[in-house]
Amino acid sequence: MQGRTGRPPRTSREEILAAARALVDRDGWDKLTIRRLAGELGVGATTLYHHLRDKQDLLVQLLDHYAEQIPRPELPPDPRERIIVAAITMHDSLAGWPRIAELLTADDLIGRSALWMVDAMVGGAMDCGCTPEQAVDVYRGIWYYTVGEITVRAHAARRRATDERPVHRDVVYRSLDGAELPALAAVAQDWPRWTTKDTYRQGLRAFVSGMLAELTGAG
Amino acid sequence: MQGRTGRPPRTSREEILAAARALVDRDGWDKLTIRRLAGELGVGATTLYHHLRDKQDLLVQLLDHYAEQIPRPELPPDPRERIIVAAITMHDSLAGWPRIAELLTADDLIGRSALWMVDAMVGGAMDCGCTPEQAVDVYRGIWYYTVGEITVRAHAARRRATDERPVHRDVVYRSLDGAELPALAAVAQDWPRWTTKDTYRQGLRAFVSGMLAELTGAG
DNA sequence: GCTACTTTCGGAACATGTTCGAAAACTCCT
DNA sequence: AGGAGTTTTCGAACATGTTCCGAAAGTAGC
Repeated sequence: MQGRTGRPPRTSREEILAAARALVDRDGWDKLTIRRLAGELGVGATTLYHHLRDKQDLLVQLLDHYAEQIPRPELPPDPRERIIVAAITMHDSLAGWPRIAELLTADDLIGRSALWMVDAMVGGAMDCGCTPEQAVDVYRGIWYYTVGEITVRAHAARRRATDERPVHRDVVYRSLDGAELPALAAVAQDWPRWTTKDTYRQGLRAFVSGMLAELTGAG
Repeated sequence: MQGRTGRPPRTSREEILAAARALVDRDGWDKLTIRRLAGELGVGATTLYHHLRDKQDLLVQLLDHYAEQIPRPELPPDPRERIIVAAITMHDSLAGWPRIAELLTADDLIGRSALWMVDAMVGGAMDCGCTPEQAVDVYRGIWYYTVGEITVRAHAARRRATDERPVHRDVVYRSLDGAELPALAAVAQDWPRWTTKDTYRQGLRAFVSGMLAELTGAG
C-alpha cells in the first residue's frame, strides 16, 4: 500500500466527464471542445490528454454513462420477441443520442452497462435453436443494420437542418431516364416521401425472420 | 450567346479532381489535404472553395468517378437473385474504397453512374411482387445493412492497423459475469474469431428473404 | 477609353484536435 | 537534507478545414 508517487493530479477523469456533461447541457454539443472544456475546469487544454486518449474517447465515455441510464424493459418470454425488443431498445437509445453517427464507427462502443442488450439478442437466438456461432451472426447482422439505419438517418436529419440546398439525390431522381432506369423512374415521384418513413422495425423483423429461417431450417 | 463575364478561371473542377486523383495515387490518401492539393495545382488554398463546397464534396466527387468504372455484372433473370447480385456489387465496390466510412454518412452519395444498381434492386423487388413503395423499403433496408457493415468493418480494420492497444470490447468480453450475462459468457471465448468472419452475403440473403416473405405473403 | 458589373483569386485569420518537450510537484531512498 | 524517479501540468507549436474580404481580371454598355 505504498502511497502513489508523482505530481498529484489536479483533476480526474470523473471530473472531466462531469464537466463535459454540464457543458453540453448548458451550451449544447457544438460548444464541447477540448479547449473550452479545459477552460471550464481551469486547467490547460493539453492536460486533458492525460486523462483521455482523444476527443472520441471522451464522447464514448459520455455515451457509456448515458447507456447506464437506459430503462431496461421487461423482456418477453418468447425468444424471438426478446431479440426484437432488445434490438429496438438499443436502436431507440442510440437514435436519441446527438452526434451518434460519429461514434457508431467505433466498434467497441458498447460498454458494460449496455451489454444486457447484446446478451438478450445472442441468448434469444440460441433459444431459437441457433448454435452459439450462429447466434453471434444474428447479433452482428442486427448491429450492422442498426448502425446503418441510424447513421444514414442522422445524417439526413442534419442535412435538412443545416443545409438549405435541395438534396442532391432528389434532384438526380427527378431527371431520370425512364428507358434506362425504369424502376427508379416509376418510384421517383414518391421517393422523398417514402424514404422519410421509419421502417426500422419492419426491416428488423424481416432480418431476424430470415436469419432464423435460414439457420434453423425453414418450415 | 454573350461571352461569359468576370475574371477568367485559372483552374476548373475537372482539373482539381484529376489532380486529386494523381495526388492520391502518388502519395496516398493521407496526403490529400486542401492546401497540398492547391499547391499541386499552383493556386491558393482558398481558391478551391470556389469549385468545391467542402472537402467532403471533393471526396464524393472522387467516389462518383470511381463508381463509373465499376464493371457491370450480368444480372440474372430471377428477380430475387438480381437483387442479391446488385447488392453484392454495390457492397464490394464500396468496401474497396478507402476512407469509405467517412463518406457513407452522406445519403446522397449515389451519383448517376451507380444508379443502375439501385434500379436493379428496386426493380427486382417489384418483379417479386412488391408494390413500388414496398420495393423502396426493401432497397432502403439493404442500403442500411450495407452501410452498417462497411462502416463497422472499415473502422475495425483501421483500428487493427493503427492501434496497438487491445480492442476494448475484447477486454470487456473476457471478464464477463456468467451469472448476469450467460449468453455472452458462453460465446466470449470465440467472439473475436467469429466477428472477423465475412457474413455480409448471408445476412443480405436473410434480409431479402425475410422482407419478401413478409411483404408478398409468406408461404 | 471609361465606368459599371461580375466572377475568380488568394492572403490573413480563426477554431480545433493534437503532439512535444520541459517544468512542476510529489514520494521514496539514502 | 538531497538527489532519483515518477506522474501531472501546460505553453508553444503544428496541421487542417474553413470563412472573410479585398484585390485582380475580365466583359458589356456608353
